[in-house]
Amino acid sequence: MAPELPRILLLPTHLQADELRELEARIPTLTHNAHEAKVILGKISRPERALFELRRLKLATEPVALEGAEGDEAIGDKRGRSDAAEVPSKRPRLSGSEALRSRADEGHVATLDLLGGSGDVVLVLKLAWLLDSLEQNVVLPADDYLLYQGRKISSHSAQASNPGTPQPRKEDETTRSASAVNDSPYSKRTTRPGTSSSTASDGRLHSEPPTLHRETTSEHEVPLPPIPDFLHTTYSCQRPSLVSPPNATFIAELKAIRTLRLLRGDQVGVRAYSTSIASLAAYPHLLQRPQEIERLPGCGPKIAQLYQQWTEDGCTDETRKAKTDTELVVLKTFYDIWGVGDTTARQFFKKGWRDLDDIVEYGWDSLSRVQQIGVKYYDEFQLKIPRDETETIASVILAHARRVDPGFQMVIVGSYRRGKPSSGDVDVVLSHPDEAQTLDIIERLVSSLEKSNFITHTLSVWTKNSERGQAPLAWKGEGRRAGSGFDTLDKAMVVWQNPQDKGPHRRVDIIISPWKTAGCAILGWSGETTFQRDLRRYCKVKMGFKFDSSGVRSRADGSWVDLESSERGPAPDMETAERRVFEGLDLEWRPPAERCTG
DNA sequence: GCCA
DNA sequence: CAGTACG
DNA sequence: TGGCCGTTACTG
Repeated sequence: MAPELPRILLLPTHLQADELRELEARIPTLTHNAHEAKVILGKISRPERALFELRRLKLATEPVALEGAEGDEAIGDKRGRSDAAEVPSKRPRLSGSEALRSRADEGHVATLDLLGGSGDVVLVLKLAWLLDSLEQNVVLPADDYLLYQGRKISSHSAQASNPGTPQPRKEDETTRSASAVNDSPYSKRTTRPGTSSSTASDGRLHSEPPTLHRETTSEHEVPLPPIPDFLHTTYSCQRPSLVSPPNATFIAELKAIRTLRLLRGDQVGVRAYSTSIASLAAYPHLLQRPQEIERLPGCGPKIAQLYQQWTEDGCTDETRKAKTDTELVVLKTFYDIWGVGDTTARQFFKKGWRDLDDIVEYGWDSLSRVQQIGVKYYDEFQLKIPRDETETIASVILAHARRVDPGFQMVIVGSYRRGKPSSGDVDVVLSHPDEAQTLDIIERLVSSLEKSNFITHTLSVWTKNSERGQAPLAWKGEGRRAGSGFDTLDKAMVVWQNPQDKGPHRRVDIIISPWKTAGCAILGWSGETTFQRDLRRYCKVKMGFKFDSSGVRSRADGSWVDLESSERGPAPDMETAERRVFEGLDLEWRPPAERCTG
C-alpha cells in the first residue's frame, strides 16, 4: 500500500526532464499549484536555495519555528510563533547541540500535523524525503530532510484552509499514517544481523526493543537505517568514531580526494572533506544509497554524487585523473618529506624538480636543516612503527625520565593510543605530580637520550611553557600581551634510532605537561586531527572556552579553568584527569579508540 | 564543501 | 614575514 | 555571506 502523502509540489531544479517525469509519475498527490502544496520537494540542500525557490514560485511565507523539541532553533531568521507548539516534550531537554533536531517521535508529530493540520504551513524538504518514504512505504518524519518551514501569508491561505473545515480524509490519513509508521519496518532494527551490535554506543541509539517483528515481503525493500542521534551534531568530538567503520573503502576514496585538494592548495576543500569523512566514519551502517549520505552532517549533494560515481565506476573522476597526472604524483612525493608542506612541494615542482634526486642535486643547500633530515631519512620515515616497538621506545624515554625522578608518569598518545596496529611516529606525554619536576625537564631528558645515542637528531625543542613558569594562566588580560603565546607545552620533536639493533630511524615526539593540565595534554594529543579541531571549535562555540593541550581557558576573561582537580585535589593519574576534562566540557567520555575521525 |  | 609542525 | 583550530611555536 502506498503511503498517504500530503499535496506535493516538485521543483524541477537540478532534475533532468526524464527524471522529473519519472518522479512526478510516482507522486499521487502531485500539484503544480504552489498555494495548494503542503510540501515542496527539490533536489536542493540549502535553506537559502529553498527560499529562492519559494520566491520564484511567488509564494510569500514567513518562517515558522520547528515544532517539537527545539523552539529556539528556528529555521529562518525570525523567532517562530508556532500555533501547534504545545507539544509537550517527552523528555528533558537535551543539552547542547544534541537537540539541534527534534527526535524521531516528535518528528512524527510534526509530520502528522503536516498532513492534517492547518493548511497554511508549507515545508520545503529535500527530495530524499520522498524517495526514502516511497522506499519504506511510510510517510517519514520531515526532520532530517527539512530545509525550510514557513506559513503562507497570501490571501489564498485564509479561505483555502479554515481550521474548522477539515480537509477531506484528514482524520483517516492521520491515524492511518500513524499506524503505518508503527507497523512499518521503519521502527524495527533494520541493520543486517552481523552489524547491529558493531558499535559500542549502539545501546544509546534506539533503546526501545523492536515490536511487531513482522516479516517483510521482499528483500529488496530494505529500508534505510535510522540516523543515530549522535550524527545530528557537526562536532566529531560528540560521537564515537571507530577505526574500521563499515564504509572504510568509500572513506578511503574521500581521503584520496582530500589529499589531492591539499596538494593543489585548496585548504578549505581539505577541511570540507575532513568533515564529511569524520561524519561517515561515525556512521555505523553500510551505505546502500546516495541519498543516505545527504542526511549526515557535513555531507551534501557533492558527497552523495561522489558516492554514486564511486559505486558505479569504482573510483571518482578526480582520483582517476590524478593517477596519471605527473604533477600531482610528484607533489605527493615532495609533500611526504618531513619539513615540506604543500606550498614548498609546489615550489620544488616549479623549479623543475621531479624527484628526490633532483632536490639533492640542485637544491640541497636551499633546504632547511630539518628538510635535509627529512630527505635523508625519507624512506625510513615512510615505514610504519609496530606497537611493540612504540612500547619499547616509550619505555626507554620513561626510564630516562625516572632516572631524574622516579615519580614520572607517562601515557603513550597519538595513533598508538587509538589502538592502531602501527603508527607513523611515536608520541608520549610525560608528567609528574610534583610540578617542580616537570619544569625544564625537556632539555635534560633530550640530552640524556642523545648521550645514550637513542636520539640521533633533534628537530625542534619547545620550551615556552617552562619559560613562563608552567603557568596555565590568562592568555589575555593580566597585562599579558596577545600574540606572545602562553599556552603550549614543552615538547621535543626528535629522530630516534635504537643504538643496539640499528633499525630504521623513527620520528618521536616527547611532550611534557605539568600535572594540573595533564588531562588536557593527553586529550589534546590522542585525538585525530578532525576530532581535535572539532573539540576546539566545540569549546569555543558551545562552552565559551578555549581548549588546547595546555589547559582550558575562559574566553570571557582569559582565565584558566581547572577541570581536572576535584575538592579532594588533583587527579590521581592522567587518564582520570582526562575523564574529568570530558565531564567539565559537558562531553560524553570517549575512549581513545572512538576518536578515529579519519 | 558545508553550515550557521 | 610565510611556511610548517602537531594532534 | 563568512568561517572553517590554534592571537599554537618554531624556523629561516
